[in-house]
Amino acid sequence: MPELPEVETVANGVNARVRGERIVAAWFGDKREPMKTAPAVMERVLTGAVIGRVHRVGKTVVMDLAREDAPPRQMLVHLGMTGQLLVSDGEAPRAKHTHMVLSLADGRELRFVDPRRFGRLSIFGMEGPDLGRGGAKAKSKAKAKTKARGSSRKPSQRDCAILDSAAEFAGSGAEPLTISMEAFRELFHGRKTPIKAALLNQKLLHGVGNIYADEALFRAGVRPGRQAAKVTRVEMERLRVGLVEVLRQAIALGGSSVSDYVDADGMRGFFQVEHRVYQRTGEPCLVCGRPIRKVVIGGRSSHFCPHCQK
DNA sequence: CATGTTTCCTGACAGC
DNA sequence: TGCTGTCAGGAAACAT
Repeated sequence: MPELPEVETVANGVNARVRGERIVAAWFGDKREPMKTAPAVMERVLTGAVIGRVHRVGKTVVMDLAREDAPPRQMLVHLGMTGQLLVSDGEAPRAKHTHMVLSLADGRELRFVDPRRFGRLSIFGMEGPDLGRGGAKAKSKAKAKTKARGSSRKPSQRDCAILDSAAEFAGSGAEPLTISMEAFRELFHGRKTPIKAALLNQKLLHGVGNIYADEALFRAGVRPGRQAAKVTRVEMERLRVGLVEVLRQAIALGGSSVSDYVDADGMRGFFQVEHRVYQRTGEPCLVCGRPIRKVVIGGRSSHFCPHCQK
């Protein structure tokens, strides 16, 4: 399942292969595509655009798009659970569950494949002359919904044809690879929720999912069920260091392939063989030899060593 | 606001 | 063999 290291690997792979290429056609699969932005808008924005930098923000792949006749925009790809973003030969057969195919000028294709359809595709950027009233229409719809609820909340991303605010896209979460120790501790200050649930909360921290939360907690010697507020300062330091370490090692090994994760070339990662607790229930702890246990926290299976983690 | 629960979706796998 | 049930989980939506 794609978390920060996997998304980083995919984004880097796509960047290296298709940056500078022009999109000559955009195809979308059945009408239940996993999209936030209307398919017609996606198609109009993508067709004719030149792909710029492709990078990662949190668990989202961000692709810069440039066009002569429109303001710069970005396509956002969230891989969800089983999403794959593949650079393929145009002649290669299409995998089942292919939801988007972008044909490139050189004959290759950028494909989005997602069996479970938890992934999301959307366009981020200002409205331009090329889009007419498409965005405005969706916005008034969102406004009506807001009115009906009698609140002044911002329309959700699902309501919008085009996301038009940087805050809406980036969210409030911090990047775990660059956050300071002080800011890291402050994220969890006073929170009664289990530390594992807090680590998974994207509004606090970007890009940490079930695998790396469990692995970081093991390296820090902290049980996943501990109340976040009760994790000591020293443990917090070990947690941040352990998290950065595990994320960096995973990026170096191309991510973890525990189900069907593959990179832009369809290659599996190798970090799964380095997992110390994740999906090792009943197997001996690599440090003390006692069996790894599994509990459910925040609706997610959480793996830990009852002896090494307090 | 903080936190907990449900929902979406398909493939893999266990058990009969 | 082929069916049924269970599980996996990111994050939006909903409930408390």
